[in-house]
Amino acid sequence: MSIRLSLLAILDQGECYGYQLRAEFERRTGGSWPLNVGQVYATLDRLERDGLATKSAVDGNGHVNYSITPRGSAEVADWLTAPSEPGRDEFAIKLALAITLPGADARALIATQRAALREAAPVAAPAASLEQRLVRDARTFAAEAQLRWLDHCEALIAGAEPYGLESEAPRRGRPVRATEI
Amino acid sequence: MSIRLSLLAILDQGECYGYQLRAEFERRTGGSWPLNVGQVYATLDRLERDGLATKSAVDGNGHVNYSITPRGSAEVADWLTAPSEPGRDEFAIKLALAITLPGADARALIATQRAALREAAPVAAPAASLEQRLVRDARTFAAEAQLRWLDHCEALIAGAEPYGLESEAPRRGRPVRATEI
DNA sequence: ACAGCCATGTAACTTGTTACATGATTTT
DNA sequence: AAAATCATGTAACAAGTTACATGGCTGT
Repeated sequence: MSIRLSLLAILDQGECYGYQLRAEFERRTGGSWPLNVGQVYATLDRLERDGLATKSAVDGNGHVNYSITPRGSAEVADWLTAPSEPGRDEFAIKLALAITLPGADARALIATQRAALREAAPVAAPAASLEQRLVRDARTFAAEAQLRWLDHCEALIAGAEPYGLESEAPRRGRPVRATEI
Repeated sequence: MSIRLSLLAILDQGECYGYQLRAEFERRTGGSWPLNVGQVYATLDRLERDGLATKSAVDGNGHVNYSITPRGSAEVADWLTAPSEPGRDEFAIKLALAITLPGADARALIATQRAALREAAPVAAPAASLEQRLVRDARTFAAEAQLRWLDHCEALIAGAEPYGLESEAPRRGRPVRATEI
């Protein structure tokens, strides 16, 4: 749902050919989210089919350039205006499923994930542009949040924190311990 | 990439039929990540084709039950062991693209997204199980992180913070302002 | 000459989404 | 009796991945 509109948004800033579109996208996002070239051409086909872009010309270098249409610009404006839903956190699902699996060790999962996050953390390469900085920092903020959440999970699983929320009815008896789940 | 293995992980805890698999998945994840029934059946077909699950029996109620195979269990174990990559943050991409779009107002985008996050925040429903609590808290932590990142973006765009990292070469002249980008 | 990148695709496949068809059972 | 839910699917499509074919141009 988003590559289509991402590419269209780039087209909104001027005509492009396929290879250039991909380069532009990767430059702006700083290379996180690598884009397959083949998919760029497939997406351009669909954009043209749907009347959001047109094959404008083959320029002097033989490049097949695409331009955005007014309808395309409108779609981009809509997309930008609408808020974005949070993505699905695969690790959270994984942990939720692992907790009830007899063979799986939730604490080991947490430790592995924490190690992976710590290793990926030091993105030393300087950002060349404000866009790249924003995208990179988004990853950093998200990674830090997941690290905090991992701590939180460990505490919950170990029973160090009470299980329920304050808004919930108080639980009777001992707090739930991981080994009982 | 994960529905297949999520369902397989549930099968690893006992045989299930399609509808039940979906209910189980949604119960554990607390309903965030709604799952289409049709896809469950499509996934079961593929799991059987790939030798990771087998149509074990049609029980007394006429339900078509599936069981996991040893190879299926091994796949689940592998999946759980491997760390999970962070997902792509659509809003970050959107903002990065909007910054250079003449028609788009980055500050307005940020404001809209912040409002959407604040509105979605108070998930008052009590979690029925530890799994549900973990998944829900993951969303909460991620949302809080995005809110902090939004503040950070506003500051960066307004030029209130210096643009470069400390590790980068110092920039000459005035800090970059949003209107110049 | 040869290696490597630029550039445009095609093909095969997997995954995910939406919508619909069909019939049984349960609830109101 | 009607409506809702349970249950098993099918169809069509969008989106993502990998691999390959082809040709031009560039640098060594």
